[in-house]
Amino acid sequence: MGTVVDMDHMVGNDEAGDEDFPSQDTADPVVYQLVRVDGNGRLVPATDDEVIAVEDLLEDDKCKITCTDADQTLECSLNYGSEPCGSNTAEFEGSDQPQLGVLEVGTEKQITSHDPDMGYIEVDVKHEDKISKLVPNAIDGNVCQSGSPDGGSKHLDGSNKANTSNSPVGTDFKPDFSLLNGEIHLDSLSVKDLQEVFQATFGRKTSVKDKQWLKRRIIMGLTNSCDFSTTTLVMVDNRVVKKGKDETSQSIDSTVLVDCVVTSAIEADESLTASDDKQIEIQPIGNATGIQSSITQDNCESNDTDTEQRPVKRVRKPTRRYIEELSEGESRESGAQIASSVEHPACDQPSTEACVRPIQNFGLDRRYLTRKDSLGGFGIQVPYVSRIRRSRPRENFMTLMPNGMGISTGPENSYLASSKQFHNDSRNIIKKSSSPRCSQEPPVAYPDRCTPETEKETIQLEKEVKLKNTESLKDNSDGEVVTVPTANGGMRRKHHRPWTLSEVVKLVEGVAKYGAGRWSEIKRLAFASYSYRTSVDLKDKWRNLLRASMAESPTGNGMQNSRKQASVPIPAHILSRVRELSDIQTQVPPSLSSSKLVKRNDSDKSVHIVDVHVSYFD
DNA sequence: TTTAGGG
DNA sequence: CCCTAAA
Repeated sequence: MGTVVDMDHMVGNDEAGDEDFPSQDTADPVVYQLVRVDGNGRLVPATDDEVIAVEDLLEDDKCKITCTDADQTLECSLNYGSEPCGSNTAEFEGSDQPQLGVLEVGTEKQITSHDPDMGYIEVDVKHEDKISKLVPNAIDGNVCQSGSPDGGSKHLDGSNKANTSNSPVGTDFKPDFSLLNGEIHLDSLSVKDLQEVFQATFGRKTSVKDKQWLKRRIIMGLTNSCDFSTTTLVMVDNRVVKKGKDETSQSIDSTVLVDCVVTSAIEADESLTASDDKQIEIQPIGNATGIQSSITQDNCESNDTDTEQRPVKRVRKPTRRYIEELSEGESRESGAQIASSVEHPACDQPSTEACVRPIQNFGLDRRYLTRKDSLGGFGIQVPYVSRIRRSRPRENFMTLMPNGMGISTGPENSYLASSKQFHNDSRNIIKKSSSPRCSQEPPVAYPDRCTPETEKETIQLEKEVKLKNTESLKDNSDGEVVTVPTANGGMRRKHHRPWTLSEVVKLVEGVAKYGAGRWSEIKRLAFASYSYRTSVDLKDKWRNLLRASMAESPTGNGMQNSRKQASVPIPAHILSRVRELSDIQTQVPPSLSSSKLVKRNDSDKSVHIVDVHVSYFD
């Protein structure tokens, strides 16, 4: 469904030969706009002079414009420069932009120039978009050539004329175009009427009798009159050139404008594939779906700077990144943004400048939110769905869960939870008492695998915990992450969770049972319920314990050595245990020997340890 | 992936 | 506690 406009500025040789296409376009509602390629290869609206010249060419029949088929392939061949095509061609000679093309407007187009020289331009047009949308006043209605003629003779009415006709002359004319439903029906006009309209539109008379031609010219003229052309065409390179337009716009009273277009929600889905350098996208100003076409405009001022945001360019679907950013900044931006979109003071300028109309209702499709901010005030639809957090997911989301429900593996958890109150473990208590902020998930479950011994221990541990709690370990026991004063360059202590005595005991036990170095095993078997302790943590802790024990025991009373006390004082007997274990391990690293003997030793040790604990706690 | 070690 | 080699 695209309309392809081939612009062959055939140089000398008439490539336009292709255009055997049956000339049709009879009732073609499509409006064409004359454009040209400027020195930079950009597509810009043709100047009035150019338009006139082309018109002359058309009159002279030197230029063929044909629309073929339903796809409305339009080819316009023009000879410029070297090969004079008409008397008027001369005007173009020497100009840096001899190449002219005819674009179908009123529909979404994507223009791709295959030839770097811009010899060939493809325009994809959506039929849904009719000129009407592009035409001033069209906001309310459509301009249709094919529309059922309503009234008899039609003449431009004042309003239309004001907007569209740039002709100082002919003002008297006032052909009155009856607006039926806002549509201008040219079809019903007689040749004479059309000529009048032509004059009103272009400010000059024409002798052409061909209705189709007249209609086309008129529509083109109307279209050109609008700033639309200027803003509508966008070059891929992100730059929009309006300059050529100036003349036109000056003469024209462009109260209307259409520039930046926001794609309808539906259209937003379309992916833009324009990759070609030469591609130009024309934004549909409205869509057939009936979404209110909002016309925005951009050029008000910064033509040069906004490259990407060029309104002209079809608004592209916001990238995820973009969306995310918006989401983040949303709170702060939301308020002011709207204003910003409309902010261009210049917008009000009658001539040349188009008025921006913030797009307001998009909501047809719930999938999108309209944001008026960002992107230079263009309304942009953002899929509201995707609010994706960009940053790393919170590491311990379990923290958020009440009572660490999250961590535990189901069955175990319930088991323990119900039967015993390990929850009362220090972690929990700490969490409750000390910090409002949630602590990481407290271990909930106890490993099933716990041997009777371990259970026994656990019970003891509970006691420990209670003791500790009463004692006041909690001060430093923060749930987890200490807030981060990043601004200062402050260091954030990510998360520090003091080792509780019970944990230490478990660790010691684990080491005794499984051997030092088998941290993962210990972790898995003995610390299953302590999800926040990793094997590395165990290792580190063990290392610390080892150091502590070494420092302490040799003298028999190392405590006084002013070494910084662990947050939780470790009972001497535990340290001694640690020492023992360390000795054993140094002697027979479990990891090195797979002998049963070693293991037996370990088990023996564990038992021993258990006994110790029992004695201690009991 | 786990372990060992340094920071 | 984190990070990272090394295995």
